[in-house]
Amino acid sequence: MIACTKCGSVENIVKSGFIRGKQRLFCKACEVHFTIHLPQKEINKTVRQITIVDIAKSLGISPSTVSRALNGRSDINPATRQEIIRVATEMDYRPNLLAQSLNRGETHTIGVVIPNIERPFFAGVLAGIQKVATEAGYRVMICQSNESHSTETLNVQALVASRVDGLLISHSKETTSFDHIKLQLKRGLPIVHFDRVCNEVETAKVVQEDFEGSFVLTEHLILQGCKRIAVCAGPRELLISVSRLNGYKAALAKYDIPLREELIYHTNFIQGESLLALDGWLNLPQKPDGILAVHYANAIDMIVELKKRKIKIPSEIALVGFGDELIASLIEPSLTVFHHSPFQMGGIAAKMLVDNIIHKDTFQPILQKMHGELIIRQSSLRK
Amino acid sequence: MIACTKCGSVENIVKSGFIRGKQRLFCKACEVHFTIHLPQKEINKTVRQITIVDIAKSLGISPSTVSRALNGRSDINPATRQEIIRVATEMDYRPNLLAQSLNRGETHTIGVVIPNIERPFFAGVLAGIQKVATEAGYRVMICQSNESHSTETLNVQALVASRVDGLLISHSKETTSFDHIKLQLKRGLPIVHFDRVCNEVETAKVVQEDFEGSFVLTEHLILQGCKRIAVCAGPRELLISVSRLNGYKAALAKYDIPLREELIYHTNFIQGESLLALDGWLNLPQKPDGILAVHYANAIDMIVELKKRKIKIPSEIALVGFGDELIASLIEPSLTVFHHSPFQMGGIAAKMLVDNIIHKDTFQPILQKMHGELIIRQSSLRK
DNA sequence: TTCGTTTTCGGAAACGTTTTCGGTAGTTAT
DNA sequence: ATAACTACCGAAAACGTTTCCGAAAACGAA
Repeated sequence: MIACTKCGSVENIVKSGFIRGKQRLFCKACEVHFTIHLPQKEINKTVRQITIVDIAKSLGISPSTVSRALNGRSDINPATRQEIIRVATEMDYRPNLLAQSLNRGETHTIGVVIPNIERPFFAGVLAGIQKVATEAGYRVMICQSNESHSTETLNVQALVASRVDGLLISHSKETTSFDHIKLQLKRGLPIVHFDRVCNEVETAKVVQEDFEGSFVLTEHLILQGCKRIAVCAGPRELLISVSRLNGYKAALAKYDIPLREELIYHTNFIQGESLLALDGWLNLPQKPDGILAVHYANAIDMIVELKKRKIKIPSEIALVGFGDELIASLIEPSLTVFHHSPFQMGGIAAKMLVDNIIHKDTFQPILQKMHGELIIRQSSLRK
Repeated sequence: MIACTKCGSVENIVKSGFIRGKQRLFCKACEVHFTIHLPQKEINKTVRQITIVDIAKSLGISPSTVSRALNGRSDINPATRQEIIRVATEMDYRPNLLAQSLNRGETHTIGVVIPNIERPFFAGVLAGIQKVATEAGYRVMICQSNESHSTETLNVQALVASRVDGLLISHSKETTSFDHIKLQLKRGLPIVHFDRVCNEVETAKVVQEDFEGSFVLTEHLILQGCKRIAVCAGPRELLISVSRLNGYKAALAKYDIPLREELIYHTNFIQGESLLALDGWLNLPQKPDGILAVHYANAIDMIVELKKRKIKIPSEIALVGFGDELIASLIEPSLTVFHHSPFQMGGIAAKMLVDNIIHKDTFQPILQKMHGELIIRQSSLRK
């Protein structure tokens, strides 16, 4: 009835338990176990992509020759190559990038970790990264940390698991420990920091003129006659916040204006907190006559609030902000800002990373500071 | 001097040309060609990642067992599994996603094609996509078409080459032929359209209330007393532009207001062109007293220009726009808009795609329309 | 004992590509 | 004729994982 798959014997077959739900049989003659394989009805799988083996078969040659032809290697007859390319084009062959990456040990993909894609600054940086990366033949994989350290760590792990060739990162506001970066750096992963960098590790970095920008903005307020300048600073932990605050302090020092703690407020990217700061300042016995917001969005919020309170800008209080977006020029009064190009920053960072990836051994990590520009508008211009 | 690698003979060796720069030798005794392999000095390669084979070796078991243990298969002794997991954790094993994907035929990655990441609408959608995708265990790969059809096609090809499990797409303004989509759909790739959809193919779609929104906005203008309503429409080819224009027309028809061709202007996402439209309208013998911009950014531009020209909003000309951003509420006068949540849209689209991927066979493509909301602000409110 | 059963594991193939290295044939110089 | 050479190609291993299927061992029941 049932014949042994090996010797064909029929009478020596005995049952031998079940395996994976199927009856298992044993042939006493040749001492072999086996199960009966049903003809396996054709599965309606999605159309398979053409592989290099398909091309090789259709031409009666070996896969290695096809690979050589398609990769422009030299060990091949030009005529054969032509023919292979013709057939490959005809069959619409697309190399399987997964197989390629697995074999070559590189994915031609770079990973990007940013706090939040919805912030126009980061969106601009991303656009710049994409442009340069694409031109250099790299794909881009983007992750958002949402300003959370743990998410950032997970992001990095996920990107490494995807075997990205390099990493572009701007840290979350929470990030004060950089073990996740150090680990990957030690493993040899090229990493480039931008904007929110980290000084503990030796990576290439692209930064804005944080100190200089704040300095220039503050100095501008002073030159416009402001005597009591408040600052809406960023999170205490963030390096760029510190630099910007230092720029502010340096400008005050230059003009011998005393630093007053009550005029410094640290925000934390929380909705509405700049208004808390403002409220505090307005209740002081001596109100400030100028405000520096190290993030332009805070300045915008405060302009709206000041207008509600009928406080005149810039005559009673002058405002300046760090960073530029369309809204800064459209709001009334328009906002004086220190302007940087996020797009350009992204491009530079991506270029650095690609260099780092390509010249892994000789690459020298450098710090590049983007040049910014003071754009004077209505919010600070006292005639 | 030089011994044959096979027979060890020394005297039968003759030179036999060069191969890949190295001297080739021939042993006449055993008729074998060979080259001399230098001891291959240790290359200082970057630290290798731990593999399943490393774990297997360190435990003296086979890789398949390790794989089964780590993947939670049943064919394994609980004690062995525990031990394997312990060692894997200890060695900080991370599965190579490339190898996994190659083997399983799925990457757990979804591709997204959008016109431009810098547009707040799309940035919001992306954030929504990322959230849902990440929660479902999918990575996201983003491409920008920059409103170019050819780039969009290249994007799709690149994503397919990366073997994404599914595609989320919002077409460029140029895209009128959908062969690139049809091709991939035929190959079985799950695709979901959002916002700028395409009716030629049977995919799941998430759209805004384009018709309804325009209708409501236009009706609102009419109810505020506008008699001559101009429309700053989008690109002619874009489906959503057509729908929005139709909503406008339907509202006019409802109130028996004649449609005037001279009051319709098609923009093309080019800087400053809405001002051209405005200029044209203002030079008409009968100026419009209301304007609908199917893209809020055009409305913003026009508000700025109208203010320059000292034309009163909304008393002389009332304005409304489609789509909402912070700036719409901050500009003066603030802009009446039809509001949708991009974040939510992204989430819904991503969820649909994941459903489509997981239930490839049974998935029914549906069209989901997001609910929008009229937000009345100063730009149209005539007391 | 002897057969049927279950549990646990390993070998090997598979995914699609690249790369290494030798085989073969043909060519040139001696 | 033969040593030295070049040009072209294929077999096989490698990348790291999963999965198929049988082997081995241990156990239970008749």
